Formats: sequence, C-alpha cells, structure tokens
Amino acid sequence: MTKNKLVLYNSIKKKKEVFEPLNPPFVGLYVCGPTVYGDPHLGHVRPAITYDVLFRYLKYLNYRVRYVRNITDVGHLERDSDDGEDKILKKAIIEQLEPMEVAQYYTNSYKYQISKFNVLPPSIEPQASGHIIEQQQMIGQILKNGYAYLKNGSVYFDVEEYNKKYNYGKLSGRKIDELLSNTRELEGQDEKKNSFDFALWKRAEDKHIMRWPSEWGDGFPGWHLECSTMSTKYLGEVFDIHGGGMDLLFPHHECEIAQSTAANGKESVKYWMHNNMITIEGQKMGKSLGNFILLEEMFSGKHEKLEKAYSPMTIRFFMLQAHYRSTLDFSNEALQASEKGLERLLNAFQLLDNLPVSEKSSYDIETLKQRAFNALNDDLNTPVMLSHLFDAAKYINSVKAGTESINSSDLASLKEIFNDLLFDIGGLLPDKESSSTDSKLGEVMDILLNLRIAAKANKDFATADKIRDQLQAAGFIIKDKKDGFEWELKN
RNA sequence: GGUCACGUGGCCGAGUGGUUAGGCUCUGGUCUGCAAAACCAGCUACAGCGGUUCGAAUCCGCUCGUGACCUCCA
Repeated sequence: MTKNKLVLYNSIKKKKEVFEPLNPPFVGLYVCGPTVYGDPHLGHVRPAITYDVLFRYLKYLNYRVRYVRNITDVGHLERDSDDGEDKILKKAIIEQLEPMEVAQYYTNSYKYQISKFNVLPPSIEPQASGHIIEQQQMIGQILKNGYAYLKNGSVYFDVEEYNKKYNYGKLSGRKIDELLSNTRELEGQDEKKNSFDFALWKRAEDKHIMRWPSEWGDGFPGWHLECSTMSTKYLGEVFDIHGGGMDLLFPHHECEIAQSTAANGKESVKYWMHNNMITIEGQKMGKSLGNFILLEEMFSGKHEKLEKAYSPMTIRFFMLQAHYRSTLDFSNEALQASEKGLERLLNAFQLLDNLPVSEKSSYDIETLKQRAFNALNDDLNTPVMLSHLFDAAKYINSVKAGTESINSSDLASLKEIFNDLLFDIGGLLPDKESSSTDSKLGEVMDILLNLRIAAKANKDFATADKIRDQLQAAGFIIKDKKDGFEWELKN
C-alpha cells in the first residue's frame, strides 16, 4: 500500500487537494456520460478512461465506490430558444425512427465500443428518460424556493435571483454582468428574464414527439437538469467527486451547481474534476467540428487520417501516456509510438516468468514502487507512473541479459507492481491481442508460417524468403520469434 | 470582444527554482541464415525579450503564437 495520500486537482478551487471522502470508506463518483445521438468517437474515450483509472485506483485503495455515469437520451436542446427540437429528436426525424429507438441504438453502440477499452462498467448507468418524475420534483423544489419562474409552459432558472444569495459562476469564474454583455442575442429569448437564464422544463410543441406530461403542461426537461437530479438521487445531496470533460465546465456544470444549490440549499460536490480534450491537428476533436474519428474507424483503420488500425489497448495506453488535464494531440506517429511502447512493457512483463534469480538484487524495487505510486497519488499522473515501469522494463531486460540481478522476493514484488499498476489500475490487458479477429485467416497464416519454419529448419531459405516476401507484398508484417512467429495485418 | 489555459529536443509528452523524465524516431552496436522484431548504447530541449535570484525551462512583466469556453459537445 502507499504511504502518501491521493491528491486531486479540484477545478472549483483551482488547486490540488488531498482527497478525503465525506463518509469513508464510501466514495460517490458522478461523471457526465454521452449524449446518445451518434456513434462514439475518440473524444468519448478520454473521460471514460480517465475516470475508469480513478474508479480502479479508488477501489485499489480500498474505498467502496459508487460510480454513476449517466446516459443522456433526452433533453439536450440544440439551441436554448428553438422550438423544442432536441438532438435526439432531430436525428429521429432524419432517420424516420422512434426517438427512443435512436437513443437505444447509440446507447448500445457506446457501451459496446467503450467496453473494448477494458473500461469497467459504472455501478449505475442511469438514463435521463427514466428520471422525468425526479426531474419534475426538482423543478418543483427550485420553483418553491423562488429560483425559477414559469413562462408559457416552460420553466426557467432565475440566475439573477440565485446570484443574490449564492454565487453563479463560482466554478467557471464567470461574472453575471460579463455574461450579460457577451451572450449572443438569440431568437425567442423574450420568454426569459435574462439571456443567461436556462430552461429547467421546456414546453413541447405539437409536433414534438418526445414529451412528458407535467403540471406545467406537456414538455421535456432542460439540458442541465438530469445530472443534478440523478447525482442527488443516487449519491445524495452532497457527494465526493464530479467528473466530466472541460468543455462541460460552462455552462453545464455551472448550471448543475446552481440547480442543486437552489433545490437543496447546499453545495453538492466536494471535488470537481475535468479531463482535457483530444485534439487533432491542434483543434479539439468534436462532433460539431466534424473532425472526429469514430471508434470503429480507429479499430479498422478505415479513415483518411489513419495510416493503420489501432487496437483499443494501444489507444488506452496512448491516453495514459498523457496527463488527463493536458490536451492530447492525435497523430499516427504518436499512436504508433504508444503501440510500440506498450509492447515493450508487455514483453518485459512476460519475461518476469522465467528470469534467473540471484541472491541479491542490483536494483531498488521498493523505491521504484514508491515513486510509481507517488506519481499516481499526484493527481493521477499516469505518464510518470508509466515512465517508472519503463525503467523497470529496462532493468528486467538487463537481468535477462545477465548484466543485472534480482532476488526472488524482488521478483515477486516486481510482478505485483506490474499487475497492480499496469493491469489492475491502468486497466490494460496483459495478453497481446490476436492479430486478426478472423480465425480462418489465422488458421491459414499458421499453415503458411509453419511451412516457412519447416523450410528454415531445412536451410531452404529460398522457400522461406519466398513465403515471407509474398506475404509482405500482400500486406502482412511477419516477425520471427525465438520459438515461432508473429504476424499482423498492415492496413 | 470577454474569460481561462498553453507554447519543452525530429514527433508525442512529464516536470514548476539547482538533479538523466519517459516513450517513439534517428544513429551505432548485439543477436538471428538474411530482413524485420527484440535487446544495448548514443542524441541534453524548454517561443522571444527583459526582470527577480548565488542559480530559472520552472517565479514576475511584456511581446509573439496556439487552443478552449462564452451555443450542443467528452
């Protein structure tokens, strides 16, 4: 176990703080999940992996964690002021499907693709559409407390009134008068007292299919409400950690704070965490910019920006090689560097099973372990943690080569360190992925490459080279191993 | 325009006052029939200018550049 305490950067305090749960050993963790109106892309993976590592590490530290990650399947208005058209509904009209069918399809897609990254499923994965009643109750409470007003069947949050007692903008650092002068004028905003007021409940027009009855008339909940409602329901009025992407900091998280505080009278979140963005050519990868790469494209390599296919573990490792609060720039070069780096670590790990044991160790394993955990404790500094594992890999290789030595207890300790850090906490998988999901192709490759081995054994190098050259020409990469072969498909 | 970040060697990316980050590439070597792979070794950077300091990539100021948010977004 580690000697130092876990320190996390708290966005609302703008500094690192020692993590102390409200009710140890229990920890409540809420993370904003996806809006299910499109196939998951590379950007979705960053928070999934970031908070997966946090979830895993907290559990490793023997906390009992309830991890809630929502599925937004209703209510995200395209614009605050449009005619009640939301993203899921819009997609439904385009595709001529029932809105819930669309939401279900992309929910399944998200869960399936994310699971490939060895991301642990959250404890609870609530859907906004399943919590309409709770959302209405929260609106009722906010109205009762005087921080919302009803207008034409819609309910809006009264930011100005709220700001008299509380502080709207405490997370994002925005000032209410700055917002006033900087908010763009949108059509139909005359319903609201102020442009920065936001919808809690939105009246549904006749043509709007996604609708629920309420005491204010048929409508649907506003876009920030579900997180306040569901975090309160499953984690309580005050809970430990709220995570999400930096792009959600304003207005989404600011509004969440306002809603929860307005309803319950107290600050709901102790630690706010925000992961940074994946960039591509220096720009944020996102749906709206249209520069995203779908996960299935990453896995297949079928995208104009991709030189080859990348496995989920390569991508996971790539993300762990940057700190979660830094932007991470996508490039083929960087991905391929991660691919090789991961392989180096896995090779070293495999060597641990048959390493010559000596009386003494020529390396201080305990210090290595402490440094690696110190890195994790320092706001989940996974890149530094990994750099220590690379040091260990170099040492393992040297023991193998006979230039360094290790004793049996250190060897056991080193195995444990790799298991804990790389697999248990880092969430990587120890097995190298099979080169192809097509097992028939695998069988054929086995036949060909075994023929080649036989030819080599007979010193028939002409045949051996012919097999290799022709396979390479057909787009395969062939690697000879001490006791066999390895191959992969070049994209 | 407002608010806030960031600028590190060929690429990615840690580090925030004095110590080799690390990975990949590249170069050289070892090994193997050859090649690839693997392994070993080498390659010492911090946007610019000024300031603080015994000492700054690290603190302060200015300049330049990039990005995020301000509208849905992970």
